[in-house]
Amino acid sequence: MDKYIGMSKKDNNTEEKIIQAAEVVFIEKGMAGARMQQIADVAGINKALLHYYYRSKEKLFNVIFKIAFKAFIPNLLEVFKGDKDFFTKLRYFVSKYIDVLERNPHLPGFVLHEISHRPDNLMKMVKEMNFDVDFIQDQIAEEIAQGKIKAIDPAQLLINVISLCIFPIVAKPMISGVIYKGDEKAYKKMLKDRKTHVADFIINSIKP
Amino acid sequence: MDKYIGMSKKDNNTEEKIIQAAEVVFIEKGMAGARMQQIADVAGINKALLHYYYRSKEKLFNVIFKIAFKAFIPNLLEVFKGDKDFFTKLRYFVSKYIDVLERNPHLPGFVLHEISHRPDNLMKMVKEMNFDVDFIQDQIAEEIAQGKIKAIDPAQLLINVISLCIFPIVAKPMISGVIYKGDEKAYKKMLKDRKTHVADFIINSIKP
DNA sequence: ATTTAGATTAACCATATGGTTAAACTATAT
DNA sequence: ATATAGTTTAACCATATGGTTAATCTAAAT
Repeated sequence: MDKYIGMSKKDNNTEEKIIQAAEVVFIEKGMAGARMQQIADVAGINKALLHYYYRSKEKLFNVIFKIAFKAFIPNLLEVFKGDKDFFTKLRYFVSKYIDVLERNPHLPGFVLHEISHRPDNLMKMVKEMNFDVDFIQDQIAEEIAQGKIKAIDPAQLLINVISLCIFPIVAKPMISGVIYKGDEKAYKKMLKDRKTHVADFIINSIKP
Repeated sequence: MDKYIGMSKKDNNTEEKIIQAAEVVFIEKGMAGARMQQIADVAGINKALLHYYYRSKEKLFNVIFKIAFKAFIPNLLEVFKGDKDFFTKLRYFVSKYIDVLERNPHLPGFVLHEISHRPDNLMKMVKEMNFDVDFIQDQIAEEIAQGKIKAIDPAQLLINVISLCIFPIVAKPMISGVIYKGDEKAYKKMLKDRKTHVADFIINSIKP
C-alpha cells in the first residue's frame, strides 16, 4: 500500500467517507432536515472532523448538491449527440434514465426541493457547471423540419420526456400508496414496464 | 357583528390566521425548515399562542398537511364521473389542474417531499381520507374495451397524465433556469400553453 | 530519537428552537 | 360591579445544533 507524503494516520480516506455519509444524509433528509452529528455518525467519525474538512454545513451541502445535480442531469443526455435514429436515441435515454433514477430514488426529490428553496444561490451554482440542453431542442426542431415527427414545441416535448421519467420516482410513496394501495411489487413492476412504456407513449404521440 | 358565547377579545379569528400563516410557512419551507416563531410572526401573534391552539409543531403540521393534500388531489378528479366524452373530460381536467397548481406552485413539492420523508405516518393519514382513483382506471379500461382509445395500461396512463401536469410545476426553477435561461416570462407562457398542450399530447398518443 | 505537520478527538460554547408557565387581559354573564 | 372562562403575552426552560478549541495522536522526515 503506497502512501503519499503529508498523509498520515490509519485512515487515509476520511474525505471519501464524509462525502458518502453526507450524500446519504443530505439526499434523504434535505439541507434543513440533515444533522451534522448524523453525518458524522454515518461516516464513523467525530463531528469536529467534519468541520476540519468542510468548514460549515453549507459548504458541505454545496459539495453534495453539485454531486447530486450532476447525477440528476446525467451525461446520458449526450446520447442525443449520436447519429442514430431519434426514436432509437429516445428509447435508449428513457430506459437508461429511469434505470438511474430507480437506483437513486431520493435524488430527484432532493435536487428539486433544494433548488426550489434557494433558487438564486443554487441556480448560480448550476450556471457555473454550464449545462446545455439547447442542442436537444435544436435536434427536435430539425426532426420536425424533416417531417420525421409531428410539429410540436421542442421545449414542451423535452419537458414531457423528463416529466414522464422523473415524476413517477419523485411521487413514489404517493403512487405506491394511492394507485397501488401500498403494493410495492406492483409499483416496481410499473417502473420496469415504464422503461419501454414512456418512449412508446411519446413516440405514439409525435410520429407523423 | 354577531358573536358566539364563549368568544372573547378583539380578534375572533386567531385560529384562521394561524392556519393561513402555517400554510404559507410550512408549504414554503417544509416541516424541517419551518420555524414556529416565523409562523407566529406571519400570523401576527405570540409564539405561545400557537401552542395554545395547536399543542405541538407536529400537530399543527398535520393539520396543514391534510389541507395541502386535499388541495393537491382536488375534487377536479370528479369530472371523470361525468358522462361527457372522455377526451373532453381529459382536456377539462388538465387545463383546470394546471391552473390550480399554477396558483399554488409550492403545493406539490411540499406534499411530495413530506410524504416521501415520513411515508408511514403520512400514508396512514392519506388512507384516513380514503381517496379513490380506481374509478378513473376503470373508465380508461372501459374506453379501451369500446375501442375508443388504444390499448394501454390504465395505471400508466393515469401516471402519465398527472406527471405531465405536476412535474413542470415542481421543477419550475429547474425548467425556468436550464431550459429558459432564467426567462420567467417564457416559463409562464409555456405553462399557459401547456393547459392545452398536455391534453393534445396525450390524446395524440392514445387515439386509435 | 526527535521533530514536524497533518489528522482526530473530547470538551466546550453560543445560539436557535420547540415548548411551558404564570400572570394579565377581555368580553360576556350574573 | 364582580365573577367567569376563554384568550394573549412576556419571560422562561431544556435541549438540540452548528461550530470552535486545545490537546492528543500518528506517520513520515530528519
